Amino acid sequence: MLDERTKQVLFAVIQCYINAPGPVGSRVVTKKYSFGLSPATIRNIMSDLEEMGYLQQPHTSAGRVPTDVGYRYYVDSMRAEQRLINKDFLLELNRKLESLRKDINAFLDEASKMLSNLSHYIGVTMSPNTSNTTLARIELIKYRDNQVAVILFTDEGVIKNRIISVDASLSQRDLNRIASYINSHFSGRTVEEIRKVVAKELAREKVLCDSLVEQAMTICGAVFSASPGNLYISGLSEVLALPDFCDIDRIKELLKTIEDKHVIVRLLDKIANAEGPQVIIGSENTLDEMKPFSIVASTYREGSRPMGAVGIIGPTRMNYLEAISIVDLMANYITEMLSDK
Amino acid sequence: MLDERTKQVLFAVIQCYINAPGPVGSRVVTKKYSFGLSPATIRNIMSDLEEMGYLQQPHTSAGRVPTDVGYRYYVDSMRAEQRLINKDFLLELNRKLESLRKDINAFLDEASKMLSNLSHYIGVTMSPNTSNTTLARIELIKYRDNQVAVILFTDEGVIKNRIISVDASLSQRDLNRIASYINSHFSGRTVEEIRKVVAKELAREKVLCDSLVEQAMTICGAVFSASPGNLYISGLSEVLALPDFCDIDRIKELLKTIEDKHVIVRLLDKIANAEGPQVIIGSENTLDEMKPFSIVASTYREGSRPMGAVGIIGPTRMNYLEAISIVDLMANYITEMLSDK
DNA sequence: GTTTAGCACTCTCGACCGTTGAGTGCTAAT
DNA sequence: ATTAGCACTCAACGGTCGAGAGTGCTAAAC
Repeated sequence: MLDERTKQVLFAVIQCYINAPGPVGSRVVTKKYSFGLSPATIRNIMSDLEEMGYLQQPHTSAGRVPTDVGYRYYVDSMRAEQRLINKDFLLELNRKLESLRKDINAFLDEASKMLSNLSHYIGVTMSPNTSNTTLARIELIKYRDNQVAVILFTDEGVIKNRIISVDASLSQRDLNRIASYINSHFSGRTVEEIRKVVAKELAREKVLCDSLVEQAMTICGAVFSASPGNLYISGLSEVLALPDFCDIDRIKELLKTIEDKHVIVRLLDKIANAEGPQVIIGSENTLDEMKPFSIVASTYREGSRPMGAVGIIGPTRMNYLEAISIVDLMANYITEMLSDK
Repeated sequence: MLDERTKQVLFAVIQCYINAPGPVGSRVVTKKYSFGLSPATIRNIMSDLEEMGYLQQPHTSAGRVPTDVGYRYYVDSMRAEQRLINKDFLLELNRKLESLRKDINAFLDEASKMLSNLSHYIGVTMSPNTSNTTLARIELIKYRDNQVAVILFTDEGVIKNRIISVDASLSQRDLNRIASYINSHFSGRTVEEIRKVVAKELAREKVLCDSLVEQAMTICGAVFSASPGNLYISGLSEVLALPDFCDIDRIKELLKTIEDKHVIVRLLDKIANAEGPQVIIGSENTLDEMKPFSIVASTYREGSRPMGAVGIIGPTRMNYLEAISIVDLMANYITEMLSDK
């Protein structure tokens, strides 16, 4: 719907702006990109683009700055076309993260740092949402008089442990029986499923014929609560080095938002079901606090089940192409890692 | 060594400055504190204090600002005297943290948030340094062919788990024997001790008479590596709201330092052996990056063994008295919690 | 001898220009 | 449809100026 030439001018402005913040004028566009047109013509085109909402002027007689709508158009046009597959990046990734494969939490922590290092924005990774993990095995170990350590092994290689209080009369043998009961019934099913079954079971007549089953259900009820994934955030200092954050109030806003991890978790949860990297640009954010920022995020999967998310948070003036490919690569890397475990 | 009256004036200036940043003049001192002296006299005293290095003038004909030396004198004088024991605070602490007692990591995360909420500075908590924790019990569980999940129970209620690779031929029975061997030999000793014994043992003749012992030692070697305590940091946004941080470069510096958690860990490790809350004021910091900031920190113990640290990081213009009592209270709370487990 | 009043002096801070330069919009010529 | 030319606009920069806060000094008062 946009003239090819007009499109090129729009992209030129956006690219200029991404490279260096500050309004971009008609002359620099003609200089940096050889359109074979004079500044005056470019001016006219830019004026059109402004009317259509893709660009805006901070004030009369200043250059143009892309709007969020402009970025959106840019991202959507470019997405399929260009994709910088960075071989070196993958190798680096492999080398650095190889040693951490066993511990997904340490891995994700490191991964968030890499995301931020590469992009120079904020890197975010979220560990698998427990409700989507599948139970491989459960172990119950008597810890103290009335305390039991519960060790959950999941297919994804995550281990969780919790200490719960139980009837002091339970012996380790009882616990073993309970564990094997749970294993035989629930192994291979997701936490979410288990939770539902248990809830139904517990809601039924309290007087379960078998006290073992009852004990098992109680334990499951205590253990299989959905807990949100852990969040790893890196690169705050990275982002502060950007000229976009010369304003102190923006930093405050950002930090306050980031510090409240629930917000980010919910945000990443939202994109969990989408395919491929998702891009949310500035005002497209539903959360007011995030409106000054853009997010590029993607989910990693185990099989077809979305497990967790990785993403990059930066200013709306973000290098979207780079960010998209970094996020995509990272998500795919983790997905593969999980599948050939 | 300081005249009582002079001392009072110094403290008055410091307190004024803590309440509101900006040079404090002689007139405001006479107004806020009734010394029964005229501004002129105060001026003379302040001039003396400047000469002695406790105060300084940002520029001629401006009010005075405390120097780090001044703060130090203030803190040392006040420390024993005044201590605001906040009953409400303790109750609140109890209520909020009661439910988290079982999981020390969640607890410490919450505790760091409370520290920052209460002080309006940055709250920091560090989980027990593993080398000081004592092993209560170890459990080995066969996980996959050549992988074993190692579950460490410590006296402090912390559980650690790791997955390590072992000889695939080991059966669960073998593992049980190895575990009980380790338990009988090492239970009750600190990770650090165990590490030393194991290292010695492994360094000896490779051909250990008993292959079980050898396996046990190998596993111990892999598991009992010292890992630094986890660090929980909260309240960055809190600190940005302070007028002290109007300067963007300071924020950047601070964030960069904080983000590199090793620095903070080392810092807290240093105070591990001191008694009571430690105060490091601005330029007293050995690390250049931390020189613009002050730290109030204390260790919590189990018995007499220092386990981890809690602290507050803020500007040199910090409410030291409040910070000290908050940190002290928190450290004591955790110490008690650990002892009556 | 100590304290105080008075006064001149210093320095920062914000307001208020005029200037500069980048960039536009318009118009008339190509 | 494009371009050259020109008048116009506006932020940014730098300098000046006055107000205000606070000091240091001196001489008088206690």
